[in-house]
Amino acid sequence: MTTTNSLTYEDLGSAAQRDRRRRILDATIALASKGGFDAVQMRAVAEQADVALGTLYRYFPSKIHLLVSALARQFEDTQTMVGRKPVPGDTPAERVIYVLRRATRGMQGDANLTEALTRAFMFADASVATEIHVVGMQLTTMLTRSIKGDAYVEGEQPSDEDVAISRVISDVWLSALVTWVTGRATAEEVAEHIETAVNLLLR
Amino acid sequence: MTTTNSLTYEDLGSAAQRDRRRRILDATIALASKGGFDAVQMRAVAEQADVALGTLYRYFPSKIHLLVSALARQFEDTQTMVGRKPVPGDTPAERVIYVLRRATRGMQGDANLTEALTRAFMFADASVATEIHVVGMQLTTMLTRSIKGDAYVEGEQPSDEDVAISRVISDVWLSALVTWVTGRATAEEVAEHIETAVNLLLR
DNA sequence: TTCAGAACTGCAACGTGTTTCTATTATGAC
DNA sequence: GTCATAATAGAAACACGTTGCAGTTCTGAA
Repeated sequence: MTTTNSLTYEDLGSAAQRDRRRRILDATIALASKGGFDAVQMRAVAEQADVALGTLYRYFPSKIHLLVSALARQFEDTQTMVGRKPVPGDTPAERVIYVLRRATRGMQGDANLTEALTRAFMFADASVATEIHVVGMQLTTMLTRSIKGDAYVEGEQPSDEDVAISRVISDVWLSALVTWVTGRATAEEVAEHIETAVNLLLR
Repeated sequence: MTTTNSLTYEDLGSAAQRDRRRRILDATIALASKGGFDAVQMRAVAEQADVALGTLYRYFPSKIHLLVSALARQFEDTQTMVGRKPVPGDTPAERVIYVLRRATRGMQGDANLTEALTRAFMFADASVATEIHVVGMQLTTMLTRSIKGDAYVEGEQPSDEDVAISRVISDVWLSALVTWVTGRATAEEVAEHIETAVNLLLR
């Protein structure tokens, strides 16, 4: 492992290090939440996390790595919070729409944070592939789980078609988020567009 | 109109100004084609276009505006080149796949340029809404035209469903482009994913 | 307990997008 | 042709992501 990835929770040996990592991500989220992408300035993150700038760069090799890692942690948190309950809804489409609606509402509740995380995700290049992949898997899992509903079994591989559909839905969701974040669509338009897409795909 | 938009061709009165604008966009494309997003440096563009840096910023208020405007011009050019011929294919899905395959291949033929334009498009914020909207319309027109095939009539409004489907396909195409541009998927994977999505949507 | 190596701090410096400012040149009304 | 105004050139300066480095502190093996 010599590529320049972000240091994950598991990479870190000591409690002090894990705490540093947590403080850095906390500061990142806080700054993003207050002022969006532009407000997440590396010097500011370092200061707020009580860490030297060089250390920040040792943990996260770029601003984009930092923000995508923050996104992954956010996802993880919400997953573990609601991951146990079965998804309500009688059809795959209903369940997927339910889940996306909830997720979208959550993100729209903090526009600045969403703007920061979304733009970082879309701007990420190949060097962030590892971190991106984590988020992609989280999304796919969330969606295939919703599609299957009660039939979902922990650990079982979803079908190719379900994965394909999930990826298309992810694409639509991300694009919708981007258009919302950039002020080119309202929250209602986003919700409507997503529902339309889901209904086209799951029929 | 006091918001800070890029100056469009129509905005410019004198031939000298239109020529400056053309030179700027030419330089942008040339630099992007040679070295991608990072190589499009504002000083370099100004120098290559034989224009002062301040003038460049008067025409395009940011690097993102500049690149998205370049994208719009590229689109326009290809549209006018192939816009007359009817799209081959017997079904909507076949026609859409044909068009996207051609477009994708075209973009993959100049990976650096595509990287520059795509990343600018995805990174654009609200201030670029006008320029983005132009590109979005171009895409929608291209796709609804393909869906309708021979039944397409110049000037006639496409149906709501066709527009909705086109937007979903646009989303998928853009996401696919992003994953390719950022080195997270190969050209074949992109082509496959797009075809899957189109076949799911147009059936 | 000691000590080598890793991790961290603090700070300076560089590159590039962006802003600002003054001097110069082009344009259009009269 | 003259003049007011806008547009442009040229260059300096600022902002922030990123890098590099000297000195200090922490950590874990012996």
